[in-house]
Amino acid sequence: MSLRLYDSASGAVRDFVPLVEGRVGMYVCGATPQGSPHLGHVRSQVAFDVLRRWLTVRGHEVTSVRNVTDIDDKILAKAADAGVEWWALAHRYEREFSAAYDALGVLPATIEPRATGHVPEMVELIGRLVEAGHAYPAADASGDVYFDVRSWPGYGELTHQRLADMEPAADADPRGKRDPRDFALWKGAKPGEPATASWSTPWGRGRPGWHLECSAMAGRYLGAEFDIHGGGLDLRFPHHENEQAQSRAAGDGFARYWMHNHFVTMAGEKMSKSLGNVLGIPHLLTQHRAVVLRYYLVAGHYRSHLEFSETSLVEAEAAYSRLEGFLRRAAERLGSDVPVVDVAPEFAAAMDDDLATPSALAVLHEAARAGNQALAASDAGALAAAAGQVRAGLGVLGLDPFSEPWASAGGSDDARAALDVLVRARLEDRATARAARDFATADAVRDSLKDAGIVIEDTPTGARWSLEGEQ
RNA sequence: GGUGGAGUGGCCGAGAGGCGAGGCAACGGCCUGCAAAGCCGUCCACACGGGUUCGAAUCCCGUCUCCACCUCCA
Repeated sequence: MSLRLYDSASGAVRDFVPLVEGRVGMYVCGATPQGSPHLGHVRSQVAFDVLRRWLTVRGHEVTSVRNVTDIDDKILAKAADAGVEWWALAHRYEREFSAAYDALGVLPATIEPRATGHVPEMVELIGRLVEAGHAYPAADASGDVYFDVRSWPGYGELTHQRLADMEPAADADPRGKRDPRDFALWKGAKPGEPATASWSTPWGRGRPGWHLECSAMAGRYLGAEFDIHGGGLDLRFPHHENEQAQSRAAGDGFARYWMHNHFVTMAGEKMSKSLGNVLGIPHLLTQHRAVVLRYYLVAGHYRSHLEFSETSLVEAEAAYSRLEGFLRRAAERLGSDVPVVDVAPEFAAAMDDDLATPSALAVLHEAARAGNQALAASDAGALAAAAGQVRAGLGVLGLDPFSEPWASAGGSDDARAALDVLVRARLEDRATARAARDFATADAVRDSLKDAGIVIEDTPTGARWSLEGEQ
């Protein structure tokens, strides 16, 4: 079976066939750094990170691009309100986004281009559009350059809308537009705006419109046509529709598959700044392990909305700990690293089916059960096989406890080794007490370790310890 | 108004006329000095109302609810 992906443009699951055999170019919309990242932002990146890992396992060489839209109206407005430079504000939040992605184990993209660094590419693209008759400078000398939606018959294709049915924007500023639905490719500099926020172009000084940077940067790094374009569901219109329109009108093939992740919801509603129901990543990380947060995000299908609740996170903790605990016990019993093997066929089938991560996780839990039975039966061969499969599967999902960034999550190796010496001394005291059937003393040792956040389990081969919050 | 999507047991989630999908959680049992971990078992759901059928979560008719987008949005 080969990989099948749901393509939002066609509204169907399609066999995935890359443009060039063995290579995949994917572009995922990243942040507009005008505020702190929340769980929804991270969900999107985690979803496409899983796709990228799976494509890689499937033998594709993936070039991934994630943009940073480091200039836009909101950044300018917020910076002005805060009395700081817009570029300082954008960079501050860009770093917060990067930190959040890193924390959740999202692999760095091949390149993370910034809009402000690609003005020449944008100017070139606008030039092509103007020349082709699909863009025009505003009639009112504002310096804006608009995309002429009526000149492009494919406008609306991505979201299956007819131009005539689109609601004209209530706040659209029709000044120099031929049609209120025309969108700005370029925004002329306005009096009062910082000089650093404009660039010189054949149409006057100004700054990028919102959609242009993605087309320009995708073209630069992935070529005129590329395989996958991803992003949040809310970006389909207008952002992605406009990206596609401007690129195709300029003669580029652009994205061949469009993928959109659904939202994290709270009380049924999308998490968003304007609703004020956001869960910031820094805050969440003070309450939960990052790997558990990632497990929670991956446990739901990327095209379903995920209803957030504390209970769900507690359950995610339990579910992940079960897999993690199995792997740690397996590694201890095997006395070596858990071998990395190929993922199970059932796991692969689930992933191939439009990234059915819930089914894939079910396969891993079943393998863990078989592995636990092997552990009890001291069947090293079966144990190694099961553990290897679980580890491989978790790796695809970015949840392998033995791989970065999770491998070192329990502290440095040196600190751990030191702690191990101390805990083992206590465990020997406990073993002595238990041998003498002095359970009061034995339990006191266990309780005191528990108070320190160290959990004791007795096994046939002696007691083992772990830090609370990991198995 | 337009476009798209969804409603399955506490949660996630398959299935698209007929063998009680599966996973997690929860609960019970076993194991344990007691725990923990683990294993075993239990938990007969498909938004609602009609209809078709020997048989409907699945087909037909009707209804309801929810969500997203329609130029701020992951």
